[in-house]
Amino acid sequence: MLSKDPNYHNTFSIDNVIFGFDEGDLKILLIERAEEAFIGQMALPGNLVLEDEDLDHGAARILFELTGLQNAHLEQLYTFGDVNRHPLGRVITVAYYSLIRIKSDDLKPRISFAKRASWVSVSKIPKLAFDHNRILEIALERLRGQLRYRPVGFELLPEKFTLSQLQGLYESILQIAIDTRNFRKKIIGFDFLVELGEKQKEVSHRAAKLYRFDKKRYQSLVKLGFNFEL
Amino acid sequence: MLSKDPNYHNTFSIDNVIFGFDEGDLKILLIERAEEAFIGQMALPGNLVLEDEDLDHGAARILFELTGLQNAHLEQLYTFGDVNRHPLGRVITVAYYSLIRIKSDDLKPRISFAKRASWVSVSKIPKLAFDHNRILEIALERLRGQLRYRPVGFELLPEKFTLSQLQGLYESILQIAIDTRNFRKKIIGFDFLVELGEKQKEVSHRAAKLYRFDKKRYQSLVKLGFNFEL
DNA sequence: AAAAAAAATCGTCTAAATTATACAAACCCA
DNA sequence: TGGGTTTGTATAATTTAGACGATTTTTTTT
Repeated sequence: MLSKDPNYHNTFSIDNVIFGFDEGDLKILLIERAEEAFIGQMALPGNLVLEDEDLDHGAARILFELTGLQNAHLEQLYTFGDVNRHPLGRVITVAYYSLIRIKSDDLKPRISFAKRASWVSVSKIPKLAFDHNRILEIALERLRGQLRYRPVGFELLPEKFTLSQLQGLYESILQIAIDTRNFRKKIIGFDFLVELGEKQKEVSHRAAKLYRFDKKRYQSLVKLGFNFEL
Repeated sequence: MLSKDPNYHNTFSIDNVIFGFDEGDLKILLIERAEEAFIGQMALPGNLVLEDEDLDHGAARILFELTGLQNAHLEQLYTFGDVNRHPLGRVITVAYYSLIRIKSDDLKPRISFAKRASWVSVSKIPKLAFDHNRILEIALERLRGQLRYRPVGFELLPEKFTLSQLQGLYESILQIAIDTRNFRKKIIGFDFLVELGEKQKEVSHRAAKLYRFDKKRYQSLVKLGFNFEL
């Protein structure tokens, strides 16, 4: 075995782009920075990677420490390494992203480190620290791409949802109009939604049926050659 | 302005996955390592990133230094940062990938650093240094994905090509069989290929028409809402 | 020189997917 | 009770994608 070379240091960070969907509107999770640089400014929840942790692990740890969120399915997005992106030195950051269900009872995520974490509508993002606006842009592109070709929308909705809610999510995120009848025909035709036999309550119009996404069913369809699209 | 913090070091590397297509066969560019670790073993052309260069720039520089290749369109692929991926320390590597035209007259790329660079068929890849086999796997996935949804195949073919060559490329890389008549109908229907009025020469059967890919035409079609697929 | 072989090329037919039309059912509210 | 809104079903018209038949051009074989 070779001996370690002391010149091999590391200064990598991870920044998480966490998407949620609430009130018909796409949101991301931001914190207020409590340390230099960009102190007091809004930023993606991120921090340095520890020397003895893998990147995926670091992403989960950092997200938990800064927001209290656990069990998010984090996926690597892109790595940003421009020389001057960090005012304190050369820091390469690996961006991760995730889609989560905003539950009404924890709409305000738990906080730590005296930083506040909050959901901000993507249409109202302020100027962020570092190159975080650009990171968010790339994440949005990725989300829109995935939405068309993979059933990721369900990760943003509650377990039980109506077809209208699903359609609204697509229309809102992709900024398009979709024909309701054809949308429902297509989605139901995919045959991976389970009708729950329940209906909405407390809505001021005809109550819609509730469905849930059957992930196992979807995966077995994929094995048979099924290809999700829009 | 904030002063630099001396604790912010960096040890990042870049590894390039360079695809070429020749003799009906997908190939990648490998070097033989002349330094520790994994000395003498085959590896992707990669090296450490300099402190004062951006990642994209580093990818181009490293590729040039190790293989003599210039002007390749390099795109970021994925970042690999497992704690033990490098035996000399914690080194995070950002993988880039590129598709290039193998020209018959420089089939053997120029070399430097006493390392040999050579094209290796992806079906005959040996055990590589570090986690480079895994990096190649991810790159192959990406290439196959792109091939279906973007006109990237043309970057691997000569400027002038026949429809059969194009079809052969798809069949070889995606490992599928395609109906010739439907394939040519579809591709020609896209309306971004230019018939050159020339024909193949020195082939032992009916000579096929030569085409070239009209990139500008393609881009203007995209602006009009066109969506390439297979 | 004719026959066979290998590609290249053109065209048709059908099934599936998309888009558009019509209307009925459920529920709220005034 | 009746108008308004949204959910939901059925089906017709149109476009598109895929399966398949047949012909032309050129080289190789006999």
